[in-house]
Amino acid sequence: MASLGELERTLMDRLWAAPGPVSATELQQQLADRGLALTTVHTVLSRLEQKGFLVHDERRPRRFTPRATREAHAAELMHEVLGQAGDRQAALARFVGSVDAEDAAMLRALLAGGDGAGSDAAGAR
Amino acid sequence: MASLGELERTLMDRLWAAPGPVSATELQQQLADRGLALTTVHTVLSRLEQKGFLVHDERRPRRFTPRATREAHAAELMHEVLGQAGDRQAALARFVGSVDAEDAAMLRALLAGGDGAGSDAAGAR
DNA sequence: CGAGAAGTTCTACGAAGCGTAGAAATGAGT
DNA sequence: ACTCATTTCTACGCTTCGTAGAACTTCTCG
Repeated sequence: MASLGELERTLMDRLWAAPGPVSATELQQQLADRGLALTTVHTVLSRLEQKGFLVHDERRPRRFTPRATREAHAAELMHEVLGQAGDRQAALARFVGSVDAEDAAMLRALLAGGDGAGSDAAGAR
Repeated sequence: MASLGELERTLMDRLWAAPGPVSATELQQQLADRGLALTTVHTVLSRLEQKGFLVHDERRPRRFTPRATREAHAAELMHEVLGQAGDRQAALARFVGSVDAEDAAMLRALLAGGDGAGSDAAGAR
């Protein structure tokens, strides 16, 4: 499951939080408090790209974009974890059994809408 | 999140698969194909214990037991992952949106019997 | 009880991943 | 062509993990 390191995760968070592609320089500035060298940012970005978390455009000041949204990524990981559990039903039971009321409501709503089409069940709180 | 290494995971799998506590020697024998030294098994077991995945009894041929079931562990990880997603609802939507029909049915059933609230609508077979 | 066997802990080392960054190469604008 | 921003290459130290020898502890049998 290619887990992320601390800096890697930080960069991904920034990229996920951004509304669009971001350059290495911008990231370096956003993380100015860590005093990272620009090359450090570059190195980590290319590692993230190698791992398939990012893509970059071809223009010169390279700009990076996450492959998936943060939420899609989380959902993917959740599936991965679920897949490793021997008994899916038991694992799901555990999972559902420990979500708070709010999350349970969301799940019910999401499942009620069923497969069909659209999807985009707004919240209910 | 303390991720597990390859051997660590293998040992946990054996322990989870076992009906009760297991000794280092038994584990070594179960993994005879890997030709591991007994001390290697011991080392990894103590690391797993330090990480909080195992406990052992006090009797002499130490016997190890997982702290949580495999499924509980999976559910825990799922929560952890969900917690890292910025938008829980979106993440859950993604997650639910990509489970197969069988899992969806399970989820519906599990949610029906949920907490003390309304409930009903069981059905779903 | 004492010696040998079985089991456990201590210590260590090599490989890999990650944070970190300097040096070298490349591209763009004047 | 020259300079400067950008990108890629290379590397090093630290930590984790797989691996195991050495040393120490606890049984067990005679």
